[in-house]
Amino acid sequence: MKKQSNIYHEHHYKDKDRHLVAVDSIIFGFDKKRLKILLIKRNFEPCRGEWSLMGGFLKKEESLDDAAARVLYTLTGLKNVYLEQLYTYGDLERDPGARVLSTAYYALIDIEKYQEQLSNKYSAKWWDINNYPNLIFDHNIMVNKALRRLRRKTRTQPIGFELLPKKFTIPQLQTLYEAIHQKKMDKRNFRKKLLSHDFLERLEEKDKRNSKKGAYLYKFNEEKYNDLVQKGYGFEI
Amino acid sequence: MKKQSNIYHEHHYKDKDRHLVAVDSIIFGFDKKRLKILLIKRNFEPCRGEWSLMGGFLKKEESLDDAAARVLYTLTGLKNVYLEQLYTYGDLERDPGARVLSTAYYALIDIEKYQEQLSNKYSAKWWDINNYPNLIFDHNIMVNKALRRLRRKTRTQPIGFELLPKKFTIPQLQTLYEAIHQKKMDKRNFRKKLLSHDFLERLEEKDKRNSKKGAYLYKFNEEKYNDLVQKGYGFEI
DNA sequence: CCAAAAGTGTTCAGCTTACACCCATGA
DNA sequence: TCATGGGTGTAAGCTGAACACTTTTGG
Repeated sequence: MKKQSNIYHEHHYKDKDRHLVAVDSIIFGFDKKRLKILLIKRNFEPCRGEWSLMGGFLKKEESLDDAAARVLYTLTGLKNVYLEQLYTYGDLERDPGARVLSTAYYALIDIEKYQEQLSNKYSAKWWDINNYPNLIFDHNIMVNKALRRLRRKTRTQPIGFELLPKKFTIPQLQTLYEAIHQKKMDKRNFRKKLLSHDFLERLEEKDKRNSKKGAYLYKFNEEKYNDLVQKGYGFEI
Repeated sequence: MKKQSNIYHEHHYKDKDRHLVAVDSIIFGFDKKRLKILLIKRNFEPCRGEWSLMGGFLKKEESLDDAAARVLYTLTGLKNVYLEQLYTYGDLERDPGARVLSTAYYALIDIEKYQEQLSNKYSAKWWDINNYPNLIFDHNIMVNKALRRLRRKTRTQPIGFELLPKKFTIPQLQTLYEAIHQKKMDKRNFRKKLLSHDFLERLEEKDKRNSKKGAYLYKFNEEKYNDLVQKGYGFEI
């Protein structure tokens, strides 16, 4: 009986098909004005020379999350980016080179903050979200899904922490929301709503890069925010 | 140069690690009263005899979606169930038997409708959502994520089409929502809100199984619903 | 002193919520 | 006839949206 169960065991793991698994990352960036995505020119066949998301293959000894981080670092030098899993694409024909599954990740980063990391020794390039080239395989579909997800998420959860510089002004934050949702918002209502939830903290510093008057800098109060989340909290912008 | 690109090609596909990939499905069921999940007793090592989600391995020649459907059919006899992808679990240690990725799917079905398909020749069993046994691996985590997703989805999208009998009464629908969200709702407000969106159509028939008076049966008007979705529409319950 | 962005309150409409009684019917 | 679940309207509070002027200061 013991013996038989071992046979069973082997049957259920050893004889199964094994698959190539890729990770592909949609990196959204914000440069204080517009929403962009980071793309790279593919340098191997098939589709060499075409534009693509940051992608690579999952290794034996790493988790999916780790693989996404490693691939991003290898291709762009970007480190410590908070990546969130989006979806796994598993159609047979999605990659013409072989049967490859792909788990897509996405992130939203502050372009300026990562500017130096993303030096020009890498061939990754920022493209405007409204004007980027056709991508290989199903990568266009991935980008669209990521955009929808980003929009949904930022309607009910504050972007910050991972996604913005530590200090930011309300007008900057509003520009970011406007870039993501592609529509103008009323600055009085925007400010009111954000400040009504208690997780923004005004500093005494001002940022005078965009105006003579200067705008107050704020930072997220992560503690207060986590408290609220605990209580099953959600806000709408 | 051509030759080199072929080497590159082989390098990028042939030499990569290959992985076991499983699909696991969280099947929510509704029996006119309470929300349940369908579980199965695992009959191979490791963890033989413990309770588990419906799971199996992805094969070479099938898509992830197809695999989820096949596995569900094999283990339960259930066919034509609309499965939605939830998340892919990729930690190294999640399955103690081997390094296995798992893409989780979930569905919500009408238990009575599938009652005959799920004959007792299968060892799957329905459990109350508030009282089910501990599951193997990370399956508890999967169920929790699926529940959260189901709740979010049903707050802004009508459950129907795939998820309910073709004909249903408003009180039945309300009971389903109450089971999913685990709270009582006001029947006047519930009815009002649902009917205000135009996608429910009242039939002349009544369902008298639950009361002497009988409740009108309704059906979804899929056309009208799709029109609304097209226009970037979302509702709240 | 003036151009340019930051900052500030109020009003109105629409939506959400709370709430109680009559109806139809089978037993 | 009565017990049971089905069906209906209204008022109050709250939330989201629209809207215009004053403040600050570098050039």
